[in-house]
Amino acid sequence: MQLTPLAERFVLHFGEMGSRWGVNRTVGQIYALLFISPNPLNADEIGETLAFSRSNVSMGLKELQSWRLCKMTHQPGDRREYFEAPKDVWEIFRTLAEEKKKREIDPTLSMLRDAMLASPANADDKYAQERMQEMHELIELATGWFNDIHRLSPETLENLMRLGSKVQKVLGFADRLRGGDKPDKPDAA
Amino acid sequence: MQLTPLAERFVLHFGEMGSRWGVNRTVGQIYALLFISPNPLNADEIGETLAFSRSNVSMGLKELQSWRLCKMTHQPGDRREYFEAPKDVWEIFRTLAEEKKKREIDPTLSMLRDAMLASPANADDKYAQERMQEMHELIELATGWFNDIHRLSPETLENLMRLGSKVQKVLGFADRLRGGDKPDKPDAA
DNA sequence: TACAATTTTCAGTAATTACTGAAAGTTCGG
DNA sequence: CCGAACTTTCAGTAATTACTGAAAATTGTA
Repeated sequence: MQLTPLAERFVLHFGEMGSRWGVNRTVGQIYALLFISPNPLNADEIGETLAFSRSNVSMGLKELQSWRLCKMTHQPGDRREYFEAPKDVWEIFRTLAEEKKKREIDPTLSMLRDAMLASPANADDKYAQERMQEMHELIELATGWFNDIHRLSPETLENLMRLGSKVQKVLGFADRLRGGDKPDKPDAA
Repeated sequence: MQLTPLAERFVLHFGEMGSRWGVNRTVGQIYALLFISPNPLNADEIGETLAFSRSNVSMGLKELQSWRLCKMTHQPGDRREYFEAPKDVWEIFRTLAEEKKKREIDPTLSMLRDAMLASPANADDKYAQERMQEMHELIELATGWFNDIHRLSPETLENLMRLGSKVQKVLGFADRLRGGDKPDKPDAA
């Protein structure tokens, strides 16, 4: 299977960006190919199209599956495994966020929790623990929030996003509804 | 400068996570050290503490500065450059998001814009372009939104985050406030 | 301006990560 | 349950990335 110039451009870009995104070239290119492919592809087709060895394709597909970025299917009367990328971009977005969090944030949260419990050896350790707590609180807040909103329907999420910074007004309003304690000053540049 | 076990744990963790975060071990460790350091450090202190060569420290600091994750200062009567990490975790959060976007998303946005303008060679290209457009729209929406809200004050942002999924209710309410007309007029930006 | 202190660059090397081909493992139709 | 079709594993190698030490460049000061 020969790529058109357009498809090739897309695929090569994903290959190059892969390393910045935390996957290798193979994984990036395979994902790109699956993303724009109208139908599922088997490993041989992928390998032939991208000029990768069969084993490399196998490993790449495994990694994509571990990211939940591709799923295996079967074609009637064909023993080979076929692969396709999820179609819904909102779903992809959520998956990516979840998997990134799992790999890039959760281990740190866990380390921070441990470290904050340790007894400080001196004043610098005390200070370090304060800093860690700040970091921990922010991450908890941000990821907890994400966890909340990523469960919202794509439509609700889209509305929220389209609202943009106007959310501030709505927020002040919500605040008043909650019993009108702090009037949540609308500041910021 | 000898690290306490607590500090060492923190520093080593950042070194290991570094590669997942897109920086090398040196950069991860230097940042961790600066983050928990009560005062600015010079390059020699950093190199001695972490057992890195002077040149490695120099390169690491340059990279951290390019991420805006550390800034240079001077001590009165000392020619050497001192470095410290920004203290405000909300500011760090925003910086990180901006810099990640610049490196990991913007190039793809640009590629997508180009590719969508190209004339499709066949039906598969047409399909590919549709998929690219979906991807492009989602990224634009998500990053545009981020761009909006990251300008909100930390307090407002914190309120939004604490609101969590309850935002849905507020959102429905906002919708009614706007007069119940079609919800998709560009309120943002 | 000259010089000592400091930082940066860079070529060489070490360490890590990516990729391949061959062999082993698995699966399913006959 | 045999054997062909297919997939995975893995040891070896290639490619990339990280790190070092020496030399060059820069900077502040006497």
